[in-house]
Amino acid sequence: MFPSAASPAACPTLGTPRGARARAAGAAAPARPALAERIGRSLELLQRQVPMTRRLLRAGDLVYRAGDALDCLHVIHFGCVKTVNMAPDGREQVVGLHFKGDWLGFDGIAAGQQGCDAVALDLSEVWAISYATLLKACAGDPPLLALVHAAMSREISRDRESMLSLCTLPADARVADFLRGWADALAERGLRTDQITIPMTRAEIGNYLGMKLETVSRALSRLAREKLIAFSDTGRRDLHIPDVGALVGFVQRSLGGEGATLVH
Amino acid sequence: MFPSAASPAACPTLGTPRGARARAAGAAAPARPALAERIGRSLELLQRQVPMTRRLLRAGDLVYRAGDALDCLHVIHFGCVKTVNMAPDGREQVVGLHFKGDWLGFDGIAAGQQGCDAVALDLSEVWAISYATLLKACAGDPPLLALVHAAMSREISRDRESMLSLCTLPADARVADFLRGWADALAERGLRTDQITIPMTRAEIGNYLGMKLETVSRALSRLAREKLIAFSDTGRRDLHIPDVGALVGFVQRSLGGEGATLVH
DNA sequence: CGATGTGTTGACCGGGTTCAAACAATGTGG
DNA sequence: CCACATTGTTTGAACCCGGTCAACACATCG
Repeated sequence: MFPSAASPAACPTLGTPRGARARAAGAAAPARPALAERIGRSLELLQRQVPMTRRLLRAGDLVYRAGDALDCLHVIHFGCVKTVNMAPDGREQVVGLHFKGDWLGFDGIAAGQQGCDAVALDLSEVWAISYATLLKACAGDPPLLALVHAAMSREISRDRESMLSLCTLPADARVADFLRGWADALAERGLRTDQITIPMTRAEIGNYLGMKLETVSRALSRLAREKLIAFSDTGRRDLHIPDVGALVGFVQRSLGGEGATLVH
Repeated sequence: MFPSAASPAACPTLGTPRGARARAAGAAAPARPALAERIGRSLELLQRQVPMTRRLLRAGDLVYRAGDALDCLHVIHFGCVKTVNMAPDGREQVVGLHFKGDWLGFDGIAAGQQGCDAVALDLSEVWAISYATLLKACAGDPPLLALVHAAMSREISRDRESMLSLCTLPADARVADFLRGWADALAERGLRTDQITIPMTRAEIGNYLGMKLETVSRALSRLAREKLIAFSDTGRRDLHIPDVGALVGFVQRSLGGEGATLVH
């Protein structure tokens, strides 16, 4: 159950690398070699330019905890990590899902301490990078700095996509959009999107999407009934997505023709 | 109606600088001179180190449009700007509110083009800063780089606070939390928080908070009925907030004692 | 085996949306 | 100046989506 010999950047359980099989799977989303290469090259550049320590984590392990001093940023080499924000009164909110090539800890830079818990959802490897060292390395290395800024920028963009989905989509469509987003994340990384595993409970998904676990369950059942997804016989967390594009169509349809425009 | 002679960093209509009057206003939130100074000093540093062009905007003016090439980042010198995200299908979502000292455009760095529309909500001045020039300036100036990173980091933190509020609070509490957030933003900038003006329609507020304009209106009416806010006689957008802390209490109370914890 | 954690489904209820009406604020042109 | 249109706000009444509560199925694990 270790990454060991196989293709070092492929997550063992989240997905398998695209290959002949993926191409045979009919309507699977097209591969995005450009993006996948970007992530791979970024990781290589990073590995060459800045010292780091690798950490292997199993599902449930903490990468860091909110309040920890921000000595290090982390980059995911493979696997899947959630970030959980907490209010002083105890409310918890899954605010982000992060995959290979994503950075963790940007939100803590300003305060000098981590703003969220980061928890591995699956067997994952992260690279811990001293922030101070990273800054020094960036000073004399514009491409490296650009890489870091691009990662922060994407983080902001993704958060805003989440807000858009949270505020404008009804529950079923939100779940469909969540699956589409997950599949897109895998596609960007060169993994197959027709057969995916969501290593989260219904409660976690619901928390992330702003709904209750029963609603998530019902939404998934409905999507399955409409043949947009199918449950694998191996477990309720393994999904078959025959056509990612159809999920987008479902979202559109559930908006009833009109995306509410703010300005006339 | 120009900023002209008066205290150059005070927004003419959003709020008035704290002074003897603010202190006399009973339970108004305590001033935060440290934070206010940080923002002021950041703007000074920026002004010294990098060239910029000033732009004065009136309510409704566009700072930039989604899709514009990302030549410049913008920093708000005074005023108030909203950022609006749009889905391909036409859904629009107000994803951020920005005040003096905040940056605009971070979300566009990765793609090389703006990801949102940015629209002034009130008379505002922004400084346009060439991103390429900024990067060069940062290379030899660690404090400047730290300043930029801190701004990006706070942006991410704020987005996550929004998600927390969107996902965990009922409508009334969300409106209360919105007002608290607005008052906090003013307090951080050394402005009075007992008398505030929200230069947005109910529809805009509702869009930002993920609810309908009628719900916003009802929530405000209820908050007024409970004496947590009072409408000024000058208009429905001018609010008197006798005690910002009471808004926090209202949020807590509306959670019914328990902030739903995800882990046992 | 029972115990525990997870997922599904049904019945009911309530908060928020929808639809509608009325009012307020502002501006426009005669 | 007033009649009128336009935009924004408030409030009511009915409806419905999603939450709540509950029962049950199905794993895994001691």
